[in-house]
Amino acid sequence: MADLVYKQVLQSLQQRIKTNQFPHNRLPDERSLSTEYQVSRSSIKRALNVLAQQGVIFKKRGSGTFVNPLYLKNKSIFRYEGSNLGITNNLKIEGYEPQIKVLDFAVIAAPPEIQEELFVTSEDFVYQIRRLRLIDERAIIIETSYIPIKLAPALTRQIVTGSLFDYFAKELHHTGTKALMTLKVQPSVATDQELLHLEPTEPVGIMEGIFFLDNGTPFEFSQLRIHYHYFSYNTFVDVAE
Amino acid sequence: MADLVYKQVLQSLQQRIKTNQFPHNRLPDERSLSTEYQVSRSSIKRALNVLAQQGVIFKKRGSGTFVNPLYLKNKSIFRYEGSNLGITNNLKIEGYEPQIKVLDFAVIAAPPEIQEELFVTSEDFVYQIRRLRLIDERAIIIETSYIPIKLAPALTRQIVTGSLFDYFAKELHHTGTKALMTLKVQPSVATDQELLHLEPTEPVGIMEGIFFLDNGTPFEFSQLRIHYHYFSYNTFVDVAE
DNA sequence: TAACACAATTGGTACGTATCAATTGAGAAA
DNA sequence: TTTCTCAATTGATACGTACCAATTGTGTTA
Repeated sequence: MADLVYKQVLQSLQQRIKTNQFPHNRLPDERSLSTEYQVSRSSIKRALNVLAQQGVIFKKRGSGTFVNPLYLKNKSIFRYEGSNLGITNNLKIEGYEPQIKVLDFAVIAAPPEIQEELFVTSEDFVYQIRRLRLIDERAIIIETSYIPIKLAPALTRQIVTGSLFDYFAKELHHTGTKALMTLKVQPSVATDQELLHLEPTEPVGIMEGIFFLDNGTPFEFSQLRIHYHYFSYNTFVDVAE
Repeated sequence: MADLVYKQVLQSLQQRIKTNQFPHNRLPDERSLSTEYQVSRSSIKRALNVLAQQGVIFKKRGSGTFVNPLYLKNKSIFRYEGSNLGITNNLKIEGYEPQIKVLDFAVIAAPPEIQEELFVTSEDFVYQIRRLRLIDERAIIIETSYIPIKLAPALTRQIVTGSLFDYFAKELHHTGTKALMTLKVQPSVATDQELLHLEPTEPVGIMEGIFFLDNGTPFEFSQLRIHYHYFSYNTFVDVAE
């Protein structure tokens, strides 16, 4: 996991930055870091690049590398939901153990809207899974997922009560590490209002996406309708050139 | 701009992928590409990494590199709003020329909420700029921005009628290429409903962020309240481990 | 036929070198 | 003092090498 050289450097640097060990928020130059850590400059660069892409540091050619001062003040923002798949795991981080309530578990012919995304035809069957996710007894997400039968022939209502990611990882020796996602906003519909305890004036955030296995095959399409109190997505954007 | 070796390779590969020039959606192995393009394998890797991070290709050790089949089918999703700063430029892409209506232009003492973000104290003054953005005569965004006076002493109501990004680029020789952003959802308030022509049941998407100059100093905090029809954010997420 | 072992293929990591480009600062010149 | 010039500093790009690790396919063996 962390046996890679650049990751060790990365972690060390993260630690040093967090504990404010760099005078004037300025990091040593790359060549110095290289000799200090006894690793090649390339590895230093790789570690620094990760930090730069996260917005933790700024690099400026000819001048040096500096800690983003906002990072020190407001570290919380720098935990990106953006870099975390799997809703179950995501919610776990918050401290509360999430619950899942299965609303619906059926096998249907693949609906036209998702045939393209999941590479199935109208001949193919998919699981349609509707689940309600709760934290601390409060319902916060209505999740509707579609999974092609042929990718997981043994799925049961029982399994679906738990984390699908864990199931895929354990049983199918595949980890879903990638997803193509879209975030949107919509007024709540009757079902939302009922399940998520919303007023008609209160909206939901939509988070929908296609999840890929590590071999590139799309294996799940899912839409999350999220109570607007709990919808928040942070990201650091860099537009080079 | 595109004189960099890896960018030339990148563009070439993008073109070849888009026009479906790889049998079985499989790219040649890195070593072959290296000799084919007459560049080092490192440069090939760099180009491929960009594509992989965009979700355009999948790499699998021991097996090869493959085009994400969804990319070919549904290229539109792969235009990320996520990788585009500057709202004016962003909207321009859609084809319609955006208009800006200045609602409010004032200098005030820095509000407490943004003092931390912009590194100013209650002693400092900031511009408070409220603007309405329209496309094709339709109001779609209410924007509220704060900019420290000391960073742009010469700002006028006139300038504010245009793109602030362009102004900063031209006059201050600084380009804002980085931002720390948060996406949220809220019910519309009276002002939203009035300006954006929304019903009380219709929500707004919130997009707020801190924009940095290329030297790392935060120079603008701005909040966008977006008509929910026009709020959409696409992103490709990869969680390595 | 089926199961296994092994070699070839292919991407990943790491190191090191050479060179370029932006910035900074010191020292010379005005 | 101020301004200018130039060398030193510092990150960026590119190349090439060596070796590792996952996968695949082939050929052998049971």
